Amino acid sequence: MFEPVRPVRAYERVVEQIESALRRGDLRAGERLPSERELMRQFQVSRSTVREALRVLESNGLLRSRQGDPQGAELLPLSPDTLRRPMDKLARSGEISFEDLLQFRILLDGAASYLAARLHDETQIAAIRSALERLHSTVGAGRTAWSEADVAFHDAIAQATGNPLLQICSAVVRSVATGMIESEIAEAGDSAGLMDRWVRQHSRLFELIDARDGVEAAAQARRDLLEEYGVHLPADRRQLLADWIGS
Amino acid sequence: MFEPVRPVRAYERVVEQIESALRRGDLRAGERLPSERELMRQFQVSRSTVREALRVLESNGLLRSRQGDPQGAELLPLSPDTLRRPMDKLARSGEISFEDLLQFRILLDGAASYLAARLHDETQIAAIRSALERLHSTVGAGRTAWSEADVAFHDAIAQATGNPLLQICSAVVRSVATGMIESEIAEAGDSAGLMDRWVRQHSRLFELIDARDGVEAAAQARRDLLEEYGVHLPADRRQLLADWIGS
DNA sequence: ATGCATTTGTTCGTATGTATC
DNA sequence: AGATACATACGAACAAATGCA
Repeated sequence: MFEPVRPVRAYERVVEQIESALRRGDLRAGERLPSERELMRQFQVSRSTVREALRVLESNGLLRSRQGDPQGAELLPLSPDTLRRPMDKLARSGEISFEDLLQFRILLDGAASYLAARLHDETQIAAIRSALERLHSTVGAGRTAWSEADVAFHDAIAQATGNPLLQICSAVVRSVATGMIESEIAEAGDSAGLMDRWVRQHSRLFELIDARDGVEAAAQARRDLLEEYGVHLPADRRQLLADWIGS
Repeated sequence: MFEPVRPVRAYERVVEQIESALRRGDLRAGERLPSERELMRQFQVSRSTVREALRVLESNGLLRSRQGDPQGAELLPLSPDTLRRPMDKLARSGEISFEDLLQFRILLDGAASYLAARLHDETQIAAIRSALERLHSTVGAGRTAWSEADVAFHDAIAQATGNPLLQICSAVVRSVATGMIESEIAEAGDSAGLMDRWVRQHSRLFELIDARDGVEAAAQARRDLLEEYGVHLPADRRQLLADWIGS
């Protein structure tokens, strides 16, 4: 009959009011918040309380404040990118193994390839194509440049699905997974051969997406991932994933 | 050659240190942080700075602090809530559509059903079975009880995949998606018939998982989701998802 | 049940570095 | 270059809550 009550702290009410003003549209992205001193007058709280509220809002990606800025804190657009940080923390939390990540990535990239093949429009396929060409041109141009181009290629595919959730999760899982094996890769001597194989596989994937063959695109993406990263797994776990994607 | 620098605020460095101690395992869930005064001694910063750091960590779900608690702030286990809160906000603001969520959920639950079918052990299949039985018994026992039993059923399946990332993402997406249509469902009159159909579908899914038929289990899970929730989508979007899972 | 020491919640005043005009 | 308003950070103080003797 009665609800449990939780002590509500002053800074929380400040956060609430600003958040709801943002939701209602009273405040919009790009606009500026009043200065901290003005906020303490309006909310009738101390400076510290205002600052705690601003810190929380800032860490949640809703605004950005700079020292000395006479215009006050800037309200940021609410974007799916706010999911990136918590997702990243989750994936790096240590309870997630490399196998978990690889499994999840195979799942996501397979689906992304399918959806991209089925749904892409001219702009999106052009973006994928140009990312692929950049990937081509960076073979042998150093690890970081090549790695960036690879990220851009997969991002372009994820973009073409039109699903922001898929896009974010895919990007996070990819970055965490590659980060986990980065050290090994750096030591792998014959990186030119590796890159060459990667580019061939990606070209094939692009053709399938371009041809709108979703089923084959998904299969190709999954096979490539397992082939490239499966070597980091024990044999039995690799076999399990192979069975999975073969079905 | 040089990297751009960003002013790093004192509280951020405090947050970083506590977060990394948590990642490394130097601090674990359930343990207590030193008091604020002790923290200001260790970090050599003022109390305000310590407090801003604690507020940020608290809003990210990593700890909880109560006024007057002599034991200090309590470190919390990482929970799906850290993802659910921001995703919930995005869904409510319209940045993520219901279709995005449904698509993602079909993706996750399909894969979870496949993996659960292939990988489950005795304990896990028993957990799924008992969750199903509880679901049976709660038909007509009120919405909240039934809803909880449904969550438990899907969680048990996700658990059986052995992939914590899949488990958490699945739980989050499920919770946000059902939250979005909760209001509509509450108004749907004939809930007994709905529940009955749900239970039949879930029973079939359980049988397929129990029989280790991963391919059919995945197909069943996807079909059921689309059938139940597809009504909330426009016809053309529903057709797209139908094509997808039919492939 | 009462009081006490400790801790967090909140406020205020001050000094300092910074951005903008 | 100087003035102004701003955010950053510190430290002291008081109120309220907690746990324990």
